[in-house]
Amino acid sequence: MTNSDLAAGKRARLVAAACQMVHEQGVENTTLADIAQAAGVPLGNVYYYFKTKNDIVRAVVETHLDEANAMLAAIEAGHATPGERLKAVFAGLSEQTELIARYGCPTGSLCAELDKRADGPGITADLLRVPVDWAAAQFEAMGRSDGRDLAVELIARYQGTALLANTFRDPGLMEREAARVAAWIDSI
Amino acid sequence: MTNSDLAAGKRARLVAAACQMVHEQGVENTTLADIAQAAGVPLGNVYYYFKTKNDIVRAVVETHLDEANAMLAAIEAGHATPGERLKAVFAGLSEQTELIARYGCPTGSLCAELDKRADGPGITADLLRVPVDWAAAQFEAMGRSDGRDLAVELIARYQGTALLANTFRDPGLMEREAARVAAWIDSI
DNA sequence: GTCTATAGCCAGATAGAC
DNA sequence: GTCTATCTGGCTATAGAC
Repeated sequence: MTNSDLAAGKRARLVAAACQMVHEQGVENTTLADIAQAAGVPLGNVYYYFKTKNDIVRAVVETHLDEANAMLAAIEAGHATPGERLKAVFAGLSEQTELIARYGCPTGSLCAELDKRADGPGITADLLRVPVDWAAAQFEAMGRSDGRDLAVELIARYQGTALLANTFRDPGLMEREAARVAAWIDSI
Repeated sequence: MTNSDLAAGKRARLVAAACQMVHEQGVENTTLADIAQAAGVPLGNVYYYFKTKNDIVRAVVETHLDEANAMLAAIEAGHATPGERLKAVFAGLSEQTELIARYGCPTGSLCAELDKRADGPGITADLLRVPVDWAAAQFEAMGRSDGRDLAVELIARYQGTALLANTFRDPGLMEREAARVAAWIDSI
């Protein structure tokens, strides 16, 4: 293992810790000391890997983006029909109901927080554009000319349900909505 | 005008300023100095009306709650059938599309931010429970035994669409979804 | 009740030894 | 590349004159 491997490992640990802390506490309430401690890295060393706190936040956003793309690719590989794929994506997003009920959707709550800032859209828009575009393509493959509207409806329904489940601290709400969405997709 | 009237006026100005600043910047990024300046009140004087910043946040939440109740009461008075009322509530919530596209739904983004904190649910749950309960009652009045599920779907759809419209900075997205929801309600 | 000045704290960022 | 010590600024909250 080379030095750059070690460096990459530390950087990766910092980003992973940042993802978790930001999900649990939000961007503003998460300090660099929090992230450094969670990653087992001394505070001062953080600045060797990231110039500013904002750089870490950008890395978190990009990590979520990569994970979203990976998840959609895996679903596309594992399911043959567009309907199965759409049900799989909602089920996959809704998977960790306890975590969503406690801290909200990781990407949704991140978008909500960063959207207050002037540079929000440039950073976060892709986080929601990627699943919406993907779902639109699936609906269109089912022969629907209003695929984009249906995609917006699907993702909005997931994000809204995650907010309700989080605010009510009710994981069952997310589960029930996942079942109802599956029935809706089957009816299309 | 008595002294307590003046005091109430000042307090009301502070709360109104806090509502706006919190909507635009979020809770964490809004300082007491921001609120005081927007209300035209010296910083030190804020503490005569509110012991802590958290007390102001609580006042903001209660203001939103009062406004939600007032809005629902007005809709109930102005529309005869449950279907008309449900369409009116979604239309009312979606009204200021430009503001939503820039800063998100005032109550939704507030819930998302406060939900990260341990005391979140106790404070914000009513903000979403009130419209959900109200919508459930309307759907049940239409003879639907699954009124609660439909109410969750309706509010989730609004909140999720607001998040998408905000992230994409696209007011038109909110407008289009309002029309689609109206059609959906008509079909029930 | 009102307002100025400031205390106290904490977070982001940096300097510089190793 | 790593880490300790520290600087700097801004924010909540308070003290105390008026």
